[in-house]
Amino acid sequence: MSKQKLLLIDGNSILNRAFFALPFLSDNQGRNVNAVYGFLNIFLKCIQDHTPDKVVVAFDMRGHNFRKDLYADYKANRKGMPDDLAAQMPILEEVLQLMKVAIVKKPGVEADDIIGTISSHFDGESIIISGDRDMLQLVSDKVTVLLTKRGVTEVETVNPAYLQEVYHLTPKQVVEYKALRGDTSDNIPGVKGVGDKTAMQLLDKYGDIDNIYAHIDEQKGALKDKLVSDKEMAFISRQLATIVTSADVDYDMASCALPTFDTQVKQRLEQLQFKSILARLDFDESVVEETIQVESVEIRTCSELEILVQDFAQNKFAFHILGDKVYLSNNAKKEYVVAISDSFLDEMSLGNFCQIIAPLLNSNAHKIVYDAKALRHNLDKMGLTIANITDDICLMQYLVEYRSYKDVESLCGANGYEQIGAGIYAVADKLAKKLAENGVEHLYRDIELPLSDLLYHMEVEGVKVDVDLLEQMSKDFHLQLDELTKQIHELAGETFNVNSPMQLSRILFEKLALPHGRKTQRGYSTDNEILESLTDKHPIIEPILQYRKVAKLVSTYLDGLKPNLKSGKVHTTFNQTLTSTGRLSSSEPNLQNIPVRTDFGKEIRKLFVSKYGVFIGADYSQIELRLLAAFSKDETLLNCYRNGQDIHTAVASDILGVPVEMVNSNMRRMAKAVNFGIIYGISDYGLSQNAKISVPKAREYIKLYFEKYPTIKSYLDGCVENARRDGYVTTITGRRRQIPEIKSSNYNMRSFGERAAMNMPLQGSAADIMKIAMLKVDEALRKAGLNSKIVLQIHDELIVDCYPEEAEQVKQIVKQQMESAVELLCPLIAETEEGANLYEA
DNA sequence: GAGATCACG
DNA sequence: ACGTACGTGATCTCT
Repeated sequence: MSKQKLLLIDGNSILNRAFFALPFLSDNQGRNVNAVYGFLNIFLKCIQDHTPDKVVVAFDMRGHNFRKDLYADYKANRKGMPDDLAAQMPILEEVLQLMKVAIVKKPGVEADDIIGTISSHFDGESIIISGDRDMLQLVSDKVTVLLTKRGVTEVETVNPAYLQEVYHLTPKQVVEYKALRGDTSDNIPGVKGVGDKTAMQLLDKYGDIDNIYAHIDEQKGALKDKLVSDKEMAFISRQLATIVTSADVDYDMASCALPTFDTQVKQRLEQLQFKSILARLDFDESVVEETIQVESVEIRTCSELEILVQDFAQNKFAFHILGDKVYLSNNAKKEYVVAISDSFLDEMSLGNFCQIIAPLLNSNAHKIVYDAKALRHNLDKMGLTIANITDDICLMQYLVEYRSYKDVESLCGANGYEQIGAGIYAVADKLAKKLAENGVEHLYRDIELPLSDLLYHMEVEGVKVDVDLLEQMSKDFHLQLDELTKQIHELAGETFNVNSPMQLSRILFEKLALPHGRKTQRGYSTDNEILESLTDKHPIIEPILQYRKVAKLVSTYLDGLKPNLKSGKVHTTFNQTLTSTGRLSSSEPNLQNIPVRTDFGKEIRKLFVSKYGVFIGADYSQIELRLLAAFSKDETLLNCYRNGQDIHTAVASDILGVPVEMVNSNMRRMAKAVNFGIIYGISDYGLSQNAKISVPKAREYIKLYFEKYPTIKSYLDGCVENARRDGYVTTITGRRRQIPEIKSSNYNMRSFGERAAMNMPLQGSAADIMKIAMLKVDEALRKAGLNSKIVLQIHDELIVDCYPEEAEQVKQIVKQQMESAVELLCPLIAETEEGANLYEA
C-alpha cells in the first residue's frame, strides 16, 4: 500500500483565528457561528486541496493545567476565551462528529503536543494546519505546516526549504528563536529587548541558546546585560515553545477517515445557514449504511451443490470466485460459499466442482458478477465457461462514480455488505437505479457490457510476436548500448550509470559545468528537452541522447516484452474501468504505446506480426477535432470537414490571415499545435512549451483563434460552466466525469479542472464512438461469416488480424462500420492500412 | 514506493 | 502573481 497522507488540524488555533477574522454570522437561532463557519471553510478547503487519506482534529481542553506546572502561569495568562467563542466550541464538535471526523483531546495535553505526537508517529506524509508559528518546528521531509495568514482561508505552505528561505531557520531553530524573541500572542516571554534581527544574528553565529550562553563573554554592552538578566526566561521560553512529540494520547488511526457528508450533516449545516458550504459539498443522500446481516451457508458436499444448482438454474443469481472460494447468491440476505479443494481426492475437488457447476454457469439464468472479463479468464483456467452475464457491478460502478472502489470487497463493503455473494446481488440493484438516474443505462447495457465480452476475446486472441526477430534485435540493441556507454564514459572521463538522472546530472552540470535548466529533487533535470539544448555545447550529449532512446526501447519493448510472452504471443489486459474519460488502457504488456514516432522506434513494430496473414489497421482521422466542430456547431470547421479540406491549413489560414495557398509547413505546424491545445483545454504557457514559442506569442495565437471561432470559445466556456454548475461534464453517450477541482480555491487545481472540463467531452466521446465502432465491426465480421478478429484498440485505431482472402472485405467492413458508428454534423472518416506486421499496418 | 523519464493516443 | 497543456503504463534508480 502506498504511503498515506494525514491532515492534522490544530482545532483551537483555527477556531480562534476564524473567530477574530470573521464578522458576526448568525444561524437560524440568531447565535453567532462565525468561527464554526471559518473553521469548516478552511477545513474543507484543505481536504479538497491536499486530498489526504486521513484526518484528525486536535483540541485543547480548557480548565486544566497545561504541561509542566512550573510554567503554567505563563500559559494561564493567555486571554480567556470570549464567551461568544466558547459557545461555538460544542457546535463545531457536534458538526465534526456528524461528519465522523476523528477528534483527539486529552486533559492536560495541549493540541500542539497532540499534533506533534501523532505526526511524529505517523508513517507517511503529514500536513498540519494551524495559525501557531510554534508548529514550524515540526516541519520535515514528511511534515508540511500550513500556516493561516491574516485572513483564514489564505495559508502559507511551509516545508523545510521554505522555512529556510523565508524565515532563515531550520526546524530545530524555531524554538531557539522563540526562546530569544518570545511571542506575545502566545505568551512566551523570551529575552526582553531582543527582537527579530538580534535573535537571527545570534542564532546564525551560535546555533542555539545553550551555545549562546556558553559563549556569553563574547557579548558586550546592553545586549549582554539583557541576555544575562533574562537567562532563565530564555530557557523557560524554549521549553514553553517546544512541542512534545511523545505525549500520552489515545487515538486510533483506523478511525481517522475522511469526513462523510450525509443527510444529517446537510440538515445541521442548513440550520447553521452555511449556504456556501452546502453548495460546495456533494451530499450522499442515501440512508446511512449499516452492516447488513447476511446468512452465509457453507456448501461442503457435492449433493448439496447439486441441489443448489437445481435451485439456481431458473433464477437470477450473483456469482464470484475469490481465491479458492466460490460465492453464490440469489438473495440479498443469504449466500452460499463453496470452498474448492485442490486435491482431487476431496469431496469438493476442483474436478467435482467444475462438473457440477458447469450446467448452471451455462444455463439461461441471469448472472450478476463483478468484473466479467476477469471472471471469464479465471473460469478459463478451470476449463469452464459462463453464459448470459446480465450485470457486471464493476462496470456499473465505473459508470456511476469513476474509480472509487478497486475491488469487490470494498465495493460491497461500501454498501454495507461484508459478504460478497449477497453483496454483489444487492449492489447490482442499487447501481441499476443510479445508472437510470444518471441516464447511462444505454451506455452500460449496449456498450460497456457487450464490450467487456469483446475485450475478453481480444485478450484471449493475443498478438503474435516474431520471437527470432526479438532475439536478434535485442542482441543488436544491446551491442549498440555497450558501444554508447563506452563512448559516454570516455567523454565523461569516468564510469557512471547513464541510466541514473542523478549521476548524469552530476557529470553534466557539476563535472562538465554545462549550463543547467530547472532543478529536480535530486539534481538538475536531464530530460530530453534540456539535453537537446546542450547538443552544441559538448560532444557527450549526442551519445547520451542516443543511449536514452535505445535503452528505453530495449528495456521496455524488447527485454520488457519477454516475460509477457506465452507460446509466441502476448495477451494484453484491457482495463475497462480505469480512466477518467472513458478510454481503455492496456497493460502487461501495454500495447497502446508501441513506438511509432521515430524511425528507430518503428522498427519495434516489426516484432508484432499477424497470425492469420495480414493486419488491417484502421484509424479515425482527427476524431476529437471533428467532435469539437460537431459539438460547437462551428460552421467554418464543419464545412472544412464536409469539404474534405485540411483542417490545420485552414486554421492557419484563418488565424494568420493568409490565403490557404500561402500557408507553409511552419504555419501549418503552428496551427496544428493550436488545434491540439484547444482539445486539451488551452493555456498560453502550455501552447508556448509545446510549440516552442514565447508565451505572449502563444497568447496571441489563442486570442486570434477564439476571435476567428467564437462559437468554439462559447462551446468550451459552456463545458466549464456545466462543470461548475453540475460538478460534472458528459460525453455523447452521457458518460460522466465528476470534476470537483473546478470549485477549488487553489488556482492550479481549479485551472486543471477547467482544462479537464473542456477535454473530457471530446476525449471521452471519441472513446465512446470507438467502443460503439468496435462492437459494430465485430458484429459485422461475424455476420459476414468472416474469421478475422479484432486484436487491438489504440484509442482511435483498430487492428484486425486478418485472413488474406478476407482482407478486402474486412477493410471495407471496418471502414464502413467505424464511419457509421454515430451520426455527426460532419463526416467521420476512418483510413485503413494493411501489412504483415504492425510496422506496415 | 516515489520520482524521473519517455513510449503512445 | 500564480505555474500549466488532456489521457495513459513501464522501467529505472534511489530512499
